[in-house]
This record gives sequence, C-alpha cells and structure tokens, in this order.
Amino acid sequence: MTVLELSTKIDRSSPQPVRDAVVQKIQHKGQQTKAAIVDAALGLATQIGLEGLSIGALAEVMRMSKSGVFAHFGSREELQISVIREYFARFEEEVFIPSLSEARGLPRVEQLFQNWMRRTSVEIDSGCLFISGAVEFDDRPGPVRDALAGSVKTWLAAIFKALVQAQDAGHLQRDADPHQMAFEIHGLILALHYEARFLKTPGSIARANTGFANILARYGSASAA
Amino acid sequence: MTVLELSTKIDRSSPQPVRDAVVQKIQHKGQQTKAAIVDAALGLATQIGLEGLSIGALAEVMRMSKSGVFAHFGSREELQISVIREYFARFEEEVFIPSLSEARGLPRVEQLFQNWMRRTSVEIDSGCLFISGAVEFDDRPGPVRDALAGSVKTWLAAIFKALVQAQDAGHLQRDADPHQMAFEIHGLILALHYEARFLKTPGSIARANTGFANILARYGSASAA
DNA sequence: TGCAAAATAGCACGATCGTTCGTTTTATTT
DNA sequence: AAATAAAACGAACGATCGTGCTATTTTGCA
Repeated sequence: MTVLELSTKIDRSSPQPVRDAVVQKIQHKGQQTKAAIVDAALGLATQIGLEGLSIGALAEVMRMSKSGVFAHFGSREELQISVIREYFARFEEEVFIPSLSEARGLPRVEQLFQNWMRRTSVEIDSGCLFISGAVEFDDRPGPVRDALAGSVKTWLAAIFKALVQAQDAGHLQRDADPHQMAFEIHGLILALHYEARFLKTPGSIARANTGFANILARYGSASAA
Repeated sequence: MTVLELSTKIDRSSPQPVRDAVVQKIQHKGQQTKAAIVDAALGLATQIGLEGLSIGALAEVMRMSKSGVFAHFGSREELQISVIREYFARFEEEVFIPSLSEARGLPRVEQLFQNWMRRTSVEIDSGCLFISGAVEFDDRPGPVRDALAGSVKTWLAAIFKALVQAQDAGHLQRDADPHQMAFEIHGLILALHYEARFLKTPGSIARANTGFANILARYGSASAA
C-alpha cells in the first residue's frame, strides 16, 4: 500500500483496536531494532546485492548475534523482502513525492527525471537495488522476485502516467507513444548506471541528460519549446 | 589479443617452437575436456551469474569430480576468467565479425546494431554475462572485474569506431557526437534486457528498434535518408 | 608394448551459510 | 515490586563452498 499505487483504500495496518493518534510514534524496542537492522541491511544489500546479503555479516554490523537478527524476520527471504520494501519507500519519498508539487504535464515529467537522475548519481557509488536485484532474480521465481518486480513496475507505471498526462495537456505530440518514451528514458538511466558505476566512464551523467533532452525534442509538441 | 582489438601484433600464443599449420586442430585430451568444461560453465554462468557458478555444480554437469574440474584452472577466479574470455570470443564471432562484410559507415553501424539485437534477443532467455557480471563486480576489484570491463570496453570502442567512420563518410551530421550516440544505443540494449528478461514486458524488442531508428533520425545527415 | 606424464578421482580441511532450539536477559504490564 | 511477555544470545545442525593433498587411472609417445 504505497503512495505510488495511489490506492483509495484506507490503511488499517494494526489488528488491535485503534489507539489515539499520537500512538504511532511509540515504538517498542523490537520495532526499533528491526528498523535499524533493515537500515543496515539496505546499506549492505545495495553494495553487495540481495544475494550477497548474509545474516552473519549483518549481525556483525549490528553487533548482535546471528539468531538475534534472524528472529526479527524468521527467514532470509523475509529479510530480503523487508529490504526491498524499505528501498522502495525511500525511492518513492525521494523521487516521486517531490514531483507532485510540479504542475501536471511536462514540468512534472522533467521533475521526475531530474529527481531520478539525482538519485542515480548517488547510486553510482552506493549501488541500485532495482538493477542488481533484477540481475540476481532474473529467472528465480518466488516472493523476492515478485516484490522486486512489483516495485519496479509501480515506478515505471508512474513515469508512464506522467507522460500520458503530458500528452493530454498537449505538451507532447499527439502521436507520441508514452510507452516508447518511458522505455528510452529507462535506457538512459540504465546506461548511466552501467557506464558510470561499472566502467567508470567520465561524462556519463551529462550524456544521460543530453539523451533526455533529445527525447523531449523528438516527442515534444512544437508549442512546448 | 582479439580481432576486436585490431591488434597489429602477431599472435604467438604457444611458447613451443612453431609447428606446421595443421597442428592447431590436434587437441590433447586435457584441452578438449577443458574446452567442454568452459562450455558448460558458460551455460551455467549466463543463467546464474559468475558468482553463482560453483565448481561443485559444474562438476555434476560434467559428470566429473570436483577436483578433476578444479585441476584445469587452479582457482575459481581462473575459471571465471576463462568463461569471460569464451563469452567474449563468441560475442565477437557472432556480432562483430559479420559486420565487417558491410561497407564502412552507416551500413556497418546498422549491421552491428542488428547483430547485437539478435544476440540480445536470445539472451532474454539465456542471460548476458556482460550485464550480470557488471552488477556482480561493480565494486569488487580484481582480475575478474578487469577481464569483464576490458571486454566490454573493447566492444563499446568498436561501436564507437564504426560511428566515427560513419561520420567521416558523411553519413552522420558533422556535429554529431559518436560517444553520445554509443551511450544512447547502449541504453536501448540495456533497457531491452531489463524489461524483457526481468519484467517480461511485451513489445520490448520493437521499442529497442524504434529507439535506434530515432537515434539515426536525430543524428543522421540529411543526405542519408 | 612399456613407461613417463598428464588427467582424474577421492578424501579431508576450514570456513560460511541459513536455520533451530533452549536459555538468559531485558522490557513492559499488572 | 512481582509477573509476564518480548527480545537477544549461544551453541549446534547439516549443507555447500573453494582448495590442498595423495592415489589411481588414462593417455600419448618411444
């Protein structure tokens, strides 16, 4: 249940009777440390991948026992899924939410890309879970893959929606294909990550920006110069 | 020493005195099985990655003992490097070499992309070592990473060179940036692999082709319509 | 055909993995 | 402060990993 999914349902996560509004802040010890563990796990996972993330290494970072860490999740898979959820939440917070302050249409699309670029630039050093996870769970079905693919699809759908809105607003050519645009934009981000993080090719960030400008020049309507 | 490197040096790989020309075909048992092992390892590595490639699993596939397989390489790292070399050789054979029959300039560029697409389409099922390897050895220095990055850089340099030739032949705009073009083309391939292999998005192949046509339309000279 | 060399097998090692279980410590509630 | 629940620990498990040894088998050449 995320903002990106724009769900109309009301989130009633606690099975207990509803307590007063302030209670959300009250965190018991267990939840606190669990959050801290997930935070540390996210740091490890972006660097070495979800597969490389081991409970032993995580326990060492946390200065806890393996079993102490393990007990919070019940399985390694559940830990991985928790990490994915946390990663997605931060992605949403950092890239998607701020774009909502921009006007629907081209401004919001540009803001989305700009935020995405900013985050990807940071991830040149830290790594991107959506990219490493995609490679690791290519053809490994299961709940981890589902969580990953679901998150990515949700995000790509948001990009697509913003593009459709831009087209509806007359900011794009009438025969422009938002799917095609989203594909090409995605490619720019992937190329940036690959060439900057792995090959360490200088100037990659500028090339991704130029590529985006090219896409807008190709698909943008004449009026929106 | 590969064709792609277009080296002017003469390859004298055998330290022994040069034998007659037919001798290349004579393979002793050891070399045969080693080649067979690398072949099997390549199959495993493209599916589960270079990191996931284990000597035990490989031995099982080969119906050999672990130590029997191991002895051919001396270390896991050397096995991984052998796999990378084999992958690169096949890539070269399949994608680069056939393009040489096309005329320098735009025809060869188009042939290169077409061959690359054909191979990537197959790898939607089998996996791509250059992509999975990039993720696995992002920030893990060492000879394996070097072998991987070297291969990829060699290939991207070949693309770049073909683009420069196209520009020299007047097939591209005078102010077109071949580096930028190579970046955008690389992005299309990466997006295709990501969306088709991981997300299983239908129509990805067509989008990559459309993207390439867009790039040519953007950078191609007016005369070369 | 015999013999040296190369190839393969067999076994064991230390390490690390995820997971289980019983116990002990720490938090929370009564 | 006592009682109860939650959290963390410590040790052990079976499995798998890469790698190092020493036999044993197979191969290729004289």
